Formats: sequence, C-alpha cells, structure tokens
Amino acid sequence: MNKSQLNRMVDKAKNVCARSGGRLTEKRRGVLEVLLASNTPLSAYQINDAYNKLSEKPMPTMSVYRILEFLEAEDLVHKLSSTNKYVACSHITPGHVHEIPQFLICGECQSAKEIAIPKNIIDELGKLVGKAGYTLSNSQLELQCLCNSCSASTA
Amino acid sequence: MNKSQLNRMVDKAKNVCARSGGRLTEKRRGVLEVLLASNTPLSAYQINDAYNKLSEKPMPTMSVYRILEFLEAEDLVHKLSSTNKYVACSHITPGHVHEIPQFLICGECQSAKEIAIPKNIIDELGKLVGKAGYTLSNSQLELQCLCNSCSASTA
DNA sequence: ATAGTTAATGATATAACATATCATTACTGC
DNA sequence: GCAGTAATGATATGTTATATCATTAACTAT
Repeated sequence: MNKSQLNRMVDKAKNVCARSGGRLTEKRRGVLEVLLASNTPLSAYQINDAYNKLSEKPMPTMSVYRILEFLEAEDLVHKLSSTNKYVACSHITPGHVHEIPQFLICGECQSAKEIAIPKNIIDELGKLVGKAGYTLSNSQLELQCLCNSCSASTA
Repeated sequence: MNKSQLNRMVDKAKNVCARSGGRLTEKRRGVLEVLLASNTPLSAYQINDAYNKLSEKPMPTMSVYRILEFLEAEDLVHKLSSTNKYVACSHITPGHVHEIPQFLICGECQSAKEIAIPKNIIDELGKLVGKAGYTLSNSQLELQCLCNSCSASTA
C-alpha cells in the first residue's frame, strides 16, 4: 500500500472512530499504519517492533495489546486466532456493515486475504451446526490455503 | 466416557498405531486417556496437570508436547488452533479414513464437537477460495458456537 | 545375548504470546 | 482551570510453545 492510499485509509479510520466516539490517537494510528503497511498479518510483538523502529519513543507491549483491542472493537483490525496474528480490516469504510470476516491464509508466504462468504453457504453451515445441537455465534472462518503465486513456485 | 468405553478406545488406538508402526507407549496412552476422559478440550499444561495427578511420576511439559505431536500424526488427537487446546479424535478406528475434522466449540461451556461437513459445502468453499486466488490446503474449520444446553441456560 | 542403532523420554533453558494491576499523563466538558 | 474520564506507562506475571543436549528404552541383526 502506498503512502496516499495509506493516508486515505487512515482518514476513513478516523471517521469510523468519530462515529463511535472512539479516539484515533497518535499511537493507535501508528499501530494501524503498521498493519496497513504490512503484506502479512503480524503478531503483537512484531507490531511493537515495527512501531518502535519508526517512532522515537518505544511503546510498551501492553499498549500494543490495548490498542489492538480498541482497533478490533472498531472493526479496523481483525485477529487471526489460528495464527495469533493481527491484520488490518480490508473494508475500512465509515458506516460499513461488517459481516463476519473470513480469511484465506497462505501457509507458505503467510499472506492473508479477507473474503466474503455468501450467505447461502453460511446458512448451510448453520443448518448443519443446528443438527449437531449447536448454534453458530461468531464464525470467523480461517482457511489454511496456498496462494497462487506460492503454489506456482512450489510446483 | 466410562471405563470400558475408554478401554475400547485405547485398544483401537493401539491398532491405529500398530498399522503405522508407531508405538503407543505408557505415557502416550496416559495422555490419550486424559483427553478421552475430558469433557472439554485441554491445553498442553492442563493435560500435564491431569496426567501428573494420576501418575506417581510427573512428566515434563516438553514430553506432553512431543506426545501430542505424535498423537496428532496418528490422527488420534486434533489441535484446536483457535483456542490452543487439544481434543481426542472422536473417530478412533483403525483404517478410518480421516476427513478434515471440523469442530463446533461452545463459547460458554467450552465443549467441542467434531462433525463432518458434507463434501458439497467444502466444494463450494473451495470454489470461492479459488476465485480469490487461493487453494484450500488443510481446512479444519473451528466454528464458535453455543451448545443447546448453554443457550437454554443463557436465555 | 549382545552390540549397534533408532526411538522415546528427561532435564533445562528460553522464546513467543498474553493479561493483571497500579501509577501517571492527556484529553474533555464544565 | 478543575474534576472526571480515557489513554498510556511501568512492571510483574501467567500461559503457550520450541530448542537442545543428555539419558534411557526398545528394536534389529548377528
């Protein structure tokens, strides 16, 4: 993502926060920028390192976790629980109705792509789940995949 | 799971290992029994604690991880990567062809149920993934749910 | 049966991921 | 500018996982 795209995203993020009364502070913005600039999901500690390289003043790890928590609540960031990594939401738009995010994670290059899974597939899953005596609550799917460029170079 | 069911499972597990040339040692059997006896998935450290309560000789954590790795390779145990917990496979049968396991995890009581997801749903997912420029590799779904008894008591 | 080999486990250290808690600073509304 | 709230800092600790080298157990071939 280039500089001007990044700035546009940050502007949108500011608006997302404004709507909810949240404050996109300097540090929160910094963490979000680190994620927006990254090609792959990052761990909290990786984010911390990246942030500290850019900023004069290092941030304690604790703050990174707190900030990630905030950004997740604003739907600006998602956590990939299968890999313990964090990724900027690819639909940062004020007023955007967030569906449950679904991710394709490349096992080779670690890239992650956020996709939408059509309602009918989710509904089918929901029925199955129902038959098994459960009810879907928050089903963020994280699918282990290979991306095309990695499967090309592997082959 | 009662004692005789457990023994049957362990016997089957022994056969599963025999087929692959693996050895179901005392300790590996102990770890598997801990998981079979549990109502919920357990972390490696919880397994360690449970094992150490039963056995005279405590086992180092490292061994638990190694044993879990072995049991996973034999498809006797699955790891839930969204919760970092381990669960005994519910289809321990020698010669059983393992499909990708799918789990429903109750966010309230933590119970996990292993289910099969029909091929057609997986195929639909696979098509979607293909359109996004990825290929499914190992897609163990872990769906966050509520089980019926928890949703009854919550309501 | 035993020496050589491989598999399994023990012991120890350390890395990676995450939360708890109390103190301090910064912003916000009056 | 003061009171109240939100954000961050500092520090400690808990939890999950891997690396590595030493030791013990089991299997194999002679």
